[in-house]
Amino acid sequence: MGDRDAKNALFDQFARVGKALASGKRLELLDLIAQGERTVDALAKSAELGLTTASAHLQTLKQANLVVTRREGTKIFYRLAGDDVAALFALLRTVADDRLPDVRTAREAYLGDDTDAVSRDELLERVRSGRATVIDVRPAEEYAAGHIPGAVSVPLDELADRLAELPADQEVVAYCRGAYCVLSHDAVRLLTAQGRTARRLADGMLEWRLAELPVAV
Amino acid sequence: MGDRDAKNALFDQFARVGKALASGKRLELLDLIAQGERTVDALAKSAELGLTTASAHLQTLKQANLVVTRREGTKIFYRLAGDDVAALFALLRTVADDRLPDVRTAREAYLGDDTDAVSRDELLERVRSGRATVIDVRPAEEYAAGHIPGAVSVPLDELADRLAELPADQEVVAYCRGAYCVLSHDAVRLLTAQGRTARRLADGMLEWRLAELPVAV
DNA sequence: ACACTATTCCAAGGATGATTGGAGAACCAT
DNA sequence: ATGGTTCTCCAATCATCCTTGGAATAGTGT
Repeated sequence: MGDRDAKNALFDQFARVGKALASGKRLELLDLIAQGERTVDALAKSAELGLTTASAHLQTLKQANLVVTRREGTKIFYRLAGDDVAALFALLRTVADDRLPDVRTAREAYLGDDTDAVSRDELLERVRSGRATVIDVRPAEEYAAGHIPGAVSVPLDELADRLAELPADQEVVAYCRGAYCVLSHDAVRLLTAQGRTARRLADGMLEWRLAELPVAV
Repeated sequence: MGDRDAKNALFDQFARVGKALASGKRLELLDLIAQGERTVDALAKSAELGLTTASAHLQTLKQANLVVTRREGTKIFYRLAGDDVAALFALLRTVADDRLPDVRTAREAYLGDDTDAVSRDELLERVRSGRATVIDVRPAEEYAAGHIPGAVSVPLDELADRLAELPADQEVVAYCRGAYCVLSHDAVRLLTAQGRTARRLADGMLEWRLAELPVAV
């Protein structure tokens, strides 16, 4: 066996990435950042964290080089360092979901009943044939940072007030951030309660990007 | 935004997997376990850890369901819970290597000069055309748990004494555990010092399995 | 220069994790 | 049963991380 100190040093370096992924708060921040660049303040509010707490977590993500920053005036925008980081994040969640029974129960508690979902291929096919209206129920800024071509931005907040914009005789497909985002679940429940035919995309923008499907801006 | 407690609970569950990957020691244990099932004692010795320390780390890996155990008499064997875990582990290392400059320096310090390596495709092609002898320089037990078809087991320990077995007029390709395993580097250095023509596979058994290439047992 | 905004840095408390030795549990052999 | 082997559990110490408020920094606007 080679040099023990050098080996420890190498594996400790790998562990830096693991450590960055070892906090639920940081994973939630990554989930938000994966949707597009955001300021510290916006991230803190979205994740319901104190500003300094959010900043500290963002620093650890930054020190692991999973995110990079850009300054614009007094604001600092955080974004993912690359698609490989998004892939790692997505795989972590998939492995956790497949391996840990507690993830499944926590997921069901958070997202609610798992209404039957549409796959990415089905969504593409429905859009092409004009059989469905696709709505992006994320906040408008995330839609602006990139969305599924042909999708209309209807943030969940505004959905109840904007029902009239959606054709009543056509199926609505809602999507949001990713496989564990609650927005599309809430949207489908709201639409169904209003008598509309609505389903959700099985995952969301994160997985859409990773599948290298076209993204509109 | 939905139920904050439920959302925190979900992301904390994801973080359980991150926490399991947040220690260099545990990553080293995973690296070993990925080669095939091993007992606690064997893992502790290979990773140069105290028995109780190794056991404690293995417990955290087990509680994250990244590894599973099997009892055989007084011995307990640990193995990976699935290929997805190996894929996550490999991706973590790739991301770390691509993103963290310190990983590159630590890697070079541990592995030594990066001799030019052979890709998996090149190796397959050389074996088919009989232009190379492939040697597996991992410990014999790891070879026994699965190896590249056609490879000969020559553990690094025995390599110096078994030079005569290797054809002097043919190129030797050495491989070991994975992209960050030192054994094949040492083997190539030893063989080159003996005047042989030797190269190493760019990665190793971990990546070979993940590429779903044939594995012999 | 001065006030103002956005963010990071610093320090301190509490919480969580790592390591170790020794006791305990599961199993096998005699 | 007894003793031996292998591993886990427990308890204690030490180190590291999380969180928070307040101070410091970088930039903008007047």
